[in-house]
Amino acid sequence: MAKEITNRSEDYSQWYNDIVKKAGLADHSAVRGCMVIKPHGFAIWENMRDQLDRMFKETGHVNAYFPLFIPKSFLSKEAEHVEGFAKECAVVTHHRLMNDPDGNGVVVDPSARLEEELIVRPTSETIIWNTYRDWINSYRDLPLLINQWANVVRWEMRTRMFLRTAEFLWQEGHTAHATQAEAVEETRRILDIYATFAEEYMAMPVVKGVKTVNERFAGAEDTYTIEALMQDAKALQAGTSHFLGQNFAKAFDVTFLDENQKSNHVWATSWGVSTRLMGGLIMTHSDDDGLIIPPKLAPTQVVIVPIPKPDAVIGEAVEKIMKALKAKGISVKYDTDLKKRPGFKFAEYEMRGIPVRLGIGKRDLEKEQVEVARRDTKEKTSVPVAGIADYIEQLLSDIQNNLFQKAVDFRTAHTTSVDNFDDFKSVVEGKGGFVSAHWDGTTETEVKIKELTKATIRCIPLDGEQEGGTCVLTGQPSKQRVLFAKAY
RNA sequence: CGGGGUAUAGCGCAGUCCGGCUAGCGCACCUGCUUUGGGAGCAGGGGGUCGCAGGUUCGAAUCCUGCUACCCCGACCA
Repeated sequence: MAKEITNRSEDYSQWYNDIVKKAGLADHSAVRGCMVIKPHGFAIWENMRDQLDRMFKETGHVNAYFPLFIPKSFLSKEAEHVEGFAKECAVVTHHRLMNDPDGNGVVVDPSARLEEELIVRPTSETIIWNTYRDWINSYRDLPLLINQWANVVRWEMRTRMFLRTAEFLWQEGHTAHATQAEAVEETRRILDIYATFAEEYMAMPVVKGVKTVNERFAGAEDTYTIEALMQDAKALQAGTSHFLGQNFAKAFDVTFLDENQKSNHVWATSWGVSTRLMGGLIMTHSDDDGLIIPPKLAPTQVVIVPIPKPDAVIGEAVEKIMKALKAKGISVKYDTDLKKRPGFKFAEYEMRGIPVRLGIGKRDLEKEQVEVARRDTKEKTSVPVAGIADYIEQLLSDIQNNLFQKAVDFRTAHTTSVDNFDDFKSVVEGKGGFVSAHWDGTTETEVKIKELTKATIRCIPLDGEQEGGTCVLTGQPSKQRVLFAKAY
């Protein structure tokens, strides 16, 4: 964890941006609110993507791809949906440029105006459901379990690298089911996949829960979420899975004939996680020396640095070690760059978050050892070359577990139960984190609390105890505590 | 959309208040030598329409006017 995380968000923003830059993950781009994801950052994202993709496929989902552009008329077919996204849409109005008559570069050709404007997708429900109408006729066509990996654009007023960019990469799953029960089950299945992925791969503990009406996805009947806690004690909505009921089926007239030859609207879900997860990864595990990548997601798990520089003897020893590591499926890189000195490489790989570094020089070879440095604790030990692969395999697993445990401990230390509004306010404004409190279940109270404290209800935890109490603001009865926090 | 800030070499900055030598520094880059177990040292070298457009002036990075872009804070949101 970073040495000095303060509650002042501008300090933390600065710290966060430095990490993103130092670790070589991304840069601000020439386009407002957009970013360039650099090779190292993208390699981590690819690992996340591949793992999620595997998990989707294991549960029967397949990938497809739908257009980037959505006819304006599609977006307005589901009333709540359009209301939720209208304010942040990029709109294509023309299809041609021309030379500026005044000779100053190019201008939009006014004669090339589109008859119907196209919206750059902020999410693909509409165009997908417009397509599903043709794909679904019979109960035999169901369930339809489709995912797409895509980019989407939401013209946010304020952006932050990875956490909220105007354009971002994500996966969006869109499924159709014959019954409500099946759709709800699917929504929960995906939520479980997200939670498993976050905890087991990203080493980022999450709380599974349901969103309040107020925080629900535009057009959904229920929104499930995984909520994580960052090192500045703010919450991050890391993934959502929506039960859409029959809203989109009705809006796009998607029906099927059931076994009894009765026509029904299908039941829908949609769910997504985005490059925002990268932000979560960074804010969960980085320290002042840069990023720490959980081993299961590291593009390179082990880097070998020859000291002071590569030579035949070191090369021979390294080759054996690499062979042994690769045999165990551990990704390893031997850095033979002559232009950089060992100290430079050490610093560089630390910033980039490579979990394990091996140093090999004459001193080590004489004792048939290598120097093993782990990124998470910065510990260095000398380990015999014999059996090194087993040692590293265990070490990677230890690092993965240690990162998760540290994050769990942090979250535990920053989750506070409160029973009155004075305590509520002082926790939210002081140490921050999750605040577990009773709430009377009304939107009015939720909004009022947000106005008073900037804390929002992150979710109603799924595994929350059924425990009676009274609302922290109004004193009205409540059946269960909910989680409040300031959020990204 | 409101508040604050920034714009000078690839990156990070100084210089601007109070106009004046050839626009400077660190990192990076190029050449050479020496180095190499935690971001090497020395010597030499290359690289700039000072965000854009006007204006004031003998003279503008510096003063004035307008514009643009980006960053941070808020509101909005994954």
